[in-house]
Amino acid sequence: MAPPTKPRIPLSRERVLRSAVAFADQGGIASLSMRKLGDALGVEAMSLYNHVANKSELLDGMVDLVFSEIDLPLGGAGWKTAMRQRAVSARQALLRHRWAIGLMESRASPGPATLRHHDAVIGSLRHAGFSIEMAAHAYSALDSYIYGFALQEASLPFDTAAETAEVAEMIFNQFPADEYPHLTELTVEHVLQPGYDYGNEFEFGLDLILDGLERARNTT
Amino acid sequence: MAPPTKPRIPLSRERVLRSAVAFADQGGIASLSMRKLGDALGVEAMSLYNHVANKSELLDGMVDLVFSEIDLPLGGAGWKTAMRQRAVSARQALLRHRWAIGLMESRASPGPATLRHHDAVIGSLRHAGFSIEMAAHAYSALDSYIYGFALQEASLPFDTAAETAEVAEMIFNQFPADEYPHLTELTVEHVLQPGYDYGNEFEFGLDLILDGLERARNTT
DNA sequence: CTTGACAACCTTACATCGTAAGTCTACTCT
DNA sequence: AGAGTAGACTTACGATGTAAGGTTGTCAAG
Repeated sequence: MAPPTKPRIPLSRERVLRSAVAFADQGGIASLSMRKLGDALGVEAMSLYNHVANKSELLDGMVDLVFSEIDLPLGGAGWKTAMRQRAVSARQALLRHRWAIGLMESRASPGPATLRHHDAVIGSLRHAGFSIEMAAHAYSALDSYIYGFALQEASLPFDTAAETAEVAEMIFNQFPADEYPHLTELTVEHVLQPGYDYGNEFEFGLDLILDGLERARNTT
Repeated sequence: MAPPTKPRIPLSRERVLRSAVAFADQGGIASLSMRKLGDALGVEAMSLYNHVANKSELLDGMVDLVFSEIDLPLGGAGWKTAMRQRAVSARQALLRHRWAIGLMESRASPGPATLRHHDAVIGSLRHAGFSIEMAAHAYSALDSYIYGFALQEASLPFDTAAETAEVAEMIFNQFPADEYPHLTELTVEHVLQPGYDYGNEFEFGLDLILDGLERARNTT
């Protein structure tokens, strides 16, 4: 008998982007090629081009998908709470998809989810009484901090305490023991202490900025 | 007569790295290939491998070279001045070499200039009386902000006012006029106003963090 | 002066990449 | 039944990183 027509799920831009994100999450962005992505979808590389114009647009779409995972600031509870919560959500999304932050430097055309996100943040600040100029200040300060933190977190070559110790040893073994005394001190007495987790630094800096913004808003 | 032996300047790791940085400054990091870099140095691609182990190590070296351009915090004038000045210097270096910030996500092994820089910053804070823990807080907050700001600046698809207007129009033309009202408002009434320069936002956020750190240091 | 080791450069070759161009096939709409 | 089309596939090309091995110029030891 003739084989039943293949029950293959049809491709779609949506499915391509989601697979690409999953692929990058697992193997890193460098290992994402059109051919391998095709393989993962049971399809030849060139078929992908029916759904994305080229690889650059694929990457744009992936970044926008990550942005769509970030909670929009909620309206009810005051701007500080709203800003803190969306900052935490943004960090989580960028931590789930570590490759995303490195892509941003080269992506110039923001997608709809990205724009919607920005719009919601600015709107939240404006509704709380921020002037346009203050909203721009706040927006820049907060986003810079969030992205920068995510960038540092993504580039940290260790996750667990054991890895941390290993990496620290490897680095310091390359140089005389007293070459970087303060860095060594901070590493030994802080970073290598049990319970250390760089991620905990996030909230300190975040609150610094939020408190500063509150003061600045009341002044100006 | 026999042509004199070619007066070619010999290659060196130094020269390779400097050329690579210059090349990336001009054409973007994506256009930097071993062959083209070889061409720029009057040499075949494979000759570069006598001076750098592979392309990844080349990129590491380039990032470290950028770090070496950042002024170390100076000792005399109080930690706030020192931190502000090195922050400004860091931003300038990252602006001169826009590709550098995008590389950081993927570079895991810091070079000597990078380590020396970190050591000097921590040392400056410690000498100013910061506890180890507070120094770690301050360090994380400041660097996150600096890198994040540089990342946003590098990914901004416009430099001049004319470009800004062009890009804004292009983006908003893709969507209904009222799709992103707050973003539109901020763009029209702030970003597109004469004299706007995103770079000016840097100092606002920086002072926010520095003032916050001062307060936090006095409290704890 | 010869020799031989070694560093620095070059040549060739290969797998992999993004993607242009063209083809095939199975629906959908008349 | 026939035409059109969307979405898959095939083939092919130039560019990339780099492994393997060949060539040459310099310099120290014999």
